[in-house]
Amino acid sequence: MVKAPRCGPYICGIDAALDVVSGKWKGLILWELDAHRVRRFAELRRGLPGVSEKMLTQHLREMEQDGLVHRKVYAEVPPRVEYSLTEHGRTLNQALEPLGAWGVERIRREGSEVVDTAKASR
Amino acid sequence: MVKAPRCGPYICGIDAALDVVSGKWKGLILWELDAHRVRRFAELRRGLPGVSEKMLTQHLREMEQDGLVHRKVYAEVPPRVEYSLTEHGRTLNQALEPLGAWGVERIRREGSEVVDTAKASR
DNA sequence: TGCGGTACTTACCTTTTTGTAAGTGAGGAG
DNA sequence: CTCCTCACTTACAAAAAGGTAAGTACCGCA
Repeated sequence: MVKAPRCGPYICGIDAALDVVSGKWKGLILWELDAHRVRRFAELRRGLPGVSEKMLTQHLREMEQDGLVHRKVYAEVPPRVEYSLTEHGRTLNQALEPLGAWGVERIRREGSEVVDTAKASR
Repeated sequence: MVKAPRCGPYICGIDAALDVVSGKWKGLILWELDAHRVRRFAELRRGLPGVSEKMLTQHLREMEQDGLVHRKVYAEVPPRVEYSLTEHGRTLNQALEPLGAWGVERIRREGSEVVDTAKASR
């Protein structure tokens, strides 16, 4: 049975937005693609500490379905696939900025552990 | 074994923020409390279509631990408990506003189903 | 010949999250 | 006397999400 794309029904906008970002690595994928504009599969993999290949493909496929990510395949050997953000992906990222700032504040408040300090500033 | 509170380690701010909002009803609870300032348990229950008592208590307890929600118990019979947002809860809500707006746009774009039109405008 | 890199897919298992249904104990309405 | 309300708690079941390990097919390097 094919997994239905994230399509509600929703109770409010937050609902609809959280539906596309919830997923262990989606926020990070969004961010990596925003920072580098274009990334290959293996580059993303190296950029997300601890992600498995399965989850990365799964998330990328869902984000593609949701119109956040663009996937370009080059007919080469060895294979080459480039991922980048679509316009919707970029605006989502902008909408996430205040939330990210709130999260940074929360980390500071709670003294939570952080994996990668370079990234935690956002 | 006691469930650890949401405390990372986090990779970035988005991570830390999503950690406290992810949960099927948390966004809605935040919103209900923001709109009404103070709500009793049964009022929240009626405000969230389809929530079970168990999930509502669970989410409220977690949000209390996370410092988003304040819980005031009156020593009366029948029991009376009032929930309201803390300062952190209010700032989180503000940080979620752009995301909500993005979600509303997405709903419009996709023509997704909506449960309650009065709420979907936010 | 054997290994590493490319970008996946598949099967299987574990963990986490959510749902269902029932029980609690006192008070008030009919 | 029975049912409803309040604000929960508990046990159990189902569903969803995530993790592990292996396989694919072809290339280049040594």
